[in-house]
Parts: sequence; C-alpha cells; structure tokens
Amino acid sequence: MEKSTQGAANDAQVIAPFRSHAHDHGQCVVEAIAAAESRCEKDGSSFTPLRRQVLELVWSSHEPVGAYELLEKLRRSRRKAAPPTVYRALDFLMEHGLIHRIESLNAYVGCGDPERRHGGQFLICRDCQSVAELDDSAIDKAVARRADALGFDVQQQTVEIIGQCANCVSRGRNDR
Amino acid sequence: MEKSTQGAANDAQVIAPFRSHAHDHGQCVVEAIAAAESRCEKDGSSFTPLRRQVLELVWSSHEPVGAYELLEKLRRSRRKAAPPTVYRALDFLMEHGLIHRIESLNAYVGCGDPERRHGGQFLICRDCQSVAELDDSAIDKAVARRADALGFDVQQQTVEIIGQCANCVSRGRNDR
DNA sequence: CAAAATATGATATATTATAACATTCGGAGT
DNA sequence: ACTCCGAATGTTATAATATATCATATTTTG
Repeated sequence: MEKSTQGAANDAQVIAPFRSHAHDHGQCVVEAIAAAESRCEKDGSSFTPLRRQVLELVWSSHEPVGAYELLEKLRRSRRKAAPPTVYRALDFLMEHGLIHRIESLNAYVGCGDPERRHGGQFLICRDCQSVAELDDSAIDKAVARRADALGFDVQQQTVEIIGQCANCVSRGRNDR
Repeated sequence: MEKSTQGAANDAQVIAPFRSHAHDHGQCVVEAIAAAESRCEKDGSSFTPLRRQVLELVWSSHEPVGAYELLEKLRRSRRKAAPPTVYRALDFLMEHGLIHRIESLNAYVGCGDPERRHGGQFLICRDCQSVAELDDSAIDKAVARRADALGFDVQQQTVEIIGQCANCVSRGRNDR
C-alpha cells in the first residue's frame, strides 16, 4: 500500500497521487471501470463496449495519452476505428467526468474521482510523464478571490503545472 | 479602516486587466513595442521587422490570436509568409517573454509586462474573448504549497480560467 | 412493429504545427 | 571592399490533432 506523509485533510485534495513505479495498476483500472459504470448508470447514459474500451486504453497508464495513440491501440481489436470513433468516445467520457483533457499536451488522462465535481488541476512530470490530479481548495480559493475582485464569473479552470515529480527528483532524472 | 494598502498590492498582481470597449488601444501597442525593443536590447537579440510586425499583429487586440490568423494578416504585406514564418516569430517572442501561448485555445496573446518574470495566469472571457493576465501570488503560493507537500519541483505553470468578464456579465451576454 | 433517438461507420477535410533544406542578410575580421 | 560565418528568412513538404458530413446500424419507445 502506498502511504502519504500528509494528513487526511490534505490527502482529500489529492484526487490521484503520483504512483510508485510498481503499484498494482490492474486495481486502478478495475476501480476506474467500476466508477464509470456507476456514474453512467446514475446519469442514465450508456457505457457501451466502445466507450469502455477507450476508457480502459486511457487508463493503460497514469500518463496522458494522445487521441491518435489511442486510435492505434483501438484498431488492434477494432479494425474499423477511425479518428471520429476515438474523438466521440473521448467527448462522451469527458462529458461524464470520466477523463480529463490536458490542454498543454493535447492528451487525455483518466479521472481519479468521477463522483466528485471538480475542475482540472494537474501536476505533470516532464521526465516520467506521470500526472497527479488535485482538487486543491487553496488553489480554488485563490482563483475565486482574484476573479471576484475583478467581477469575473469562473466557469471552468485549467491548472497544469509542469515540473519534476518526487520520484524523478530523487533519481536525478533529467530527460529533457 | 480601509484596505487601501491591500488594494495597491492587489492591483500589482493584475498584469493586464480587462479593457473597456473603447480604451486607447493604440497606446497599448506603442507601449508593447517599446517594451519589446527594450527587452530585446537587454537580451542582445535582434528585434527584426518581421518579429516586430508579428508582435504588432498579436497586439491588434486583447484577444488571443491563432497562428494561421496571424499568417493571413501577415500575408497582406508580406506575400512570401508561410507557416514557419509565423511560428518562428512566435517562438522568438515567447522565448523573450513578449507573448504568451494560451494552451486551451491554441492561440497567442501579448504579454503585459515582459520585464517581470512570471508564469502564465489568465482569465479568459468566453463571450468577448478578451483576456486578463494575472501574476497572483496567492495562486502561486497555493500551487507551491501543494507541490512542496508532494515533493514536486514546479518548473512552469499554466493557469487558464474560462468564464465571463465583468463587462459581459453586466450586459447579460451569453454568446455560448 | 414503426418511428425516433442514439451510436457507430466511413470518407473527406479542416486546423495547428514542424521537418528539412535553400537562400539571403548583416556584421566581424582582414 | 571582400569573404566568411552565423542568424534570419524563404520554400516545400508533411506531421499531428481535430471536426464535418452523410450513411448505416442499433436501441428505445410508443
């Protein structure tokens, strides 16, 4: 089991932490699919085999995946897949909060908690390409305060922090 | 007691506010070009006519502009312009902190303060497409605290907040 | 079952960005 | 002024990402 040095209140704001190199990723996928089924049932939307498959492919790692990379993988089992096949599935998954789009990478990553309403806050490691997902209320509040002061009505936030994760810092990695 | 001191400190963190519909935009452009000349002189880099022209085109409004839109405008006076012409100029301008890229729009906007080191924080109005640029230390600190707690080394931040600016809120606009 | 709505297939094309090589321009040293 | 050099721009081609449109199939619903 992975362990955090931080308190529970803190953890609650980390939707998905950086994962150790050898965590039980199968479990991540199982949980993600279960959460997706639950969420779609609640929404009354149909979690079709295609959509499930694309979600599984997005969850093949904790790294953001590009649409055409997904398409290539998808084609191995579904030869008729074309760009719209993937993009429609991605649109569906985003609308239902099952994945997020990382704007600065033109790529997609699984959402660690589809039940919880949240905007996108991500720490992205430039070396191992892993992503941690946050729902940090201090960031939210800082944004909200500034927006309020300017009379700006916030509707959506994109927070993408590029850097080096703890794992890569300690290993002295410097891929770029 | 009024919060006057806080007000001033507050304002300093808004690098470029939303502009009224009829501000003196010519002045914005003049200032931006002057700042660019100053910055390039300090950097020992050459602010060529092409680069100046592209910067002027980016500054033709306070809205983010796409590369191909810039190309189209550029071609009016420079018929040999091609995509690399624009992208090279944009790369130069970004490297020297004269413009920012808005990731969520694949578009570019002039930087309101090239002298000051800062990451990108933007409020983007979905109705009038105007952008305000921030350098909000509360947002920075909130990000830094969370990153520190996770041992993450921040190297670059992308903060893009979509919503409705005060002007459009008060006019009840709802373009999208 | 028939009609309507939803989902996917299929084809074409739009939009954004970069690779690779050729040419031109402008200054440093002679 | 001349030549060399490196920076800047020109030129052509193509990569990477995303959407439009119409056809077909599947599911839902009355």
